[in-house]
Amino acid sequence: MTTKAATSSSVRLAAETWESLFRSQVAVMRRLQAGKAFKRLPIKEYDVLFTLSRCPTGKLRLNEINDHVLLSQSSLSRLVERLEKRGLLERSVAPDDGRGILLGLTDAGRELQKEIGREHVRDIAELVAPALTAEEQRELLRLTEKLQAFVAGK
Amino acid sequence: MTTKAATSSSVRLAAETWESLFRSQVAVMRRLQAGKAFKRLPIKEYDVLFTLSRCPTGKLRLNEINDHVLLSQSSLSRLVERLEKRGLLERSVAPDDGRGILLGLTDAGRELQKEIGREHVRDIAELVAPALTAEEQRELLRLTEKLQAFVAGK
DNA sequence: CATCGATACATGCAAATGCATCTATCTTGG
DNA sequence: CCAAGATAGATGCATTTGCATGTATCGATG
Repeated sequence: MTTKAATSSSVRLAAETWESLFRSQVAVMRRLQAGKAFKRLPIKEYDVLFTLSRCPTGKLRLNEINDHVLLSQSSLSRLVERLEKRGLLERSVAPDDGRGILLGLTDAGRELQKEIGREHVRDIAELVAPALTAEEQRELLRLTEKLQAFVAGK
Repeated sequence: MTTKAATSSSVRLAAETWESLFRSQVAVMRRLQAGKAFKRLPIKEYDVLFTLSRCPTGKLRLNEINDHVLLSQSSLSRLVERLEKRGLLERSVAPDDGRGILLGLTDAGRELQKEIGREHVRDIAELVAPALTAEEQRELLRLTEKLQAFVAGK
């Protein structure tokens, strides 16, 4: 049996861990989004282009992308609308599901993602690499992946 | 001297680490902000009350709070305005700096923070505690604190 | 295969956000 | 002590966001 005291301390530990994870994300994100590259395209919109660029098939459903970003379904719908208007991606109806929308980068979208991405990655490296040893980064990577995997499968 | 290959791999590691940290934060935050408690008060507004509740003096400057949240100065200014209108906090002029605004919780604000906080902490524990061992949580806590400390002092 | 609930995405509308700018106060150099 | 630049926070305004809801398609059930 778990004692009350042990439960309380495990709750506290979880809360402190999350708090620290969250604040570190805020601190890093604050710096990153101030990057010069994001004057060309807001970081949230960049993130959608990035997600598409990482996808092997090059196409993703709207709802798949929605799982990766912190936006409501309707906000993402309009964000994508803006990207399409700028000619950075194209919509098409999903072949196997008439309700679904497939998104794919245009050449211009792929190009812009790469340009911003290069600078963005440099900024990330400047913030993260000197803060933690390679070993620590690998451990942080492992732990956050494990956390994410658990939360996703719930 | 650092070789090109070593530099490239360290850059990649930093980028992957950040990406994973960020996505795990998105996944957890998505669940947390869906919590029933945040129908009473949006999570960003709760966060300001929480930050004030943790402060030993009970009072914080607007710009101090701004460092902890991912909001522009003007957005925070108006968020605080909403909280004041709801009677959850009070503004006062900073005694040592006529430009500064000191924020402090009202009794109602303290009470609401505690009520939401209790539920919020439970939700956090349900997501984080089963995902990682206590040892892993302590390590994640340590690493994110270290990252945050480095980024803050830059 | 007709119906009914569920799912995917779009849209009207009110609220929140950020940028640029404004005012007031502080700080510094002469 | 004064002027000039810096800093804290407020505000006008255009953009973005989310909630509620709408439309279309899908899937299961009788």
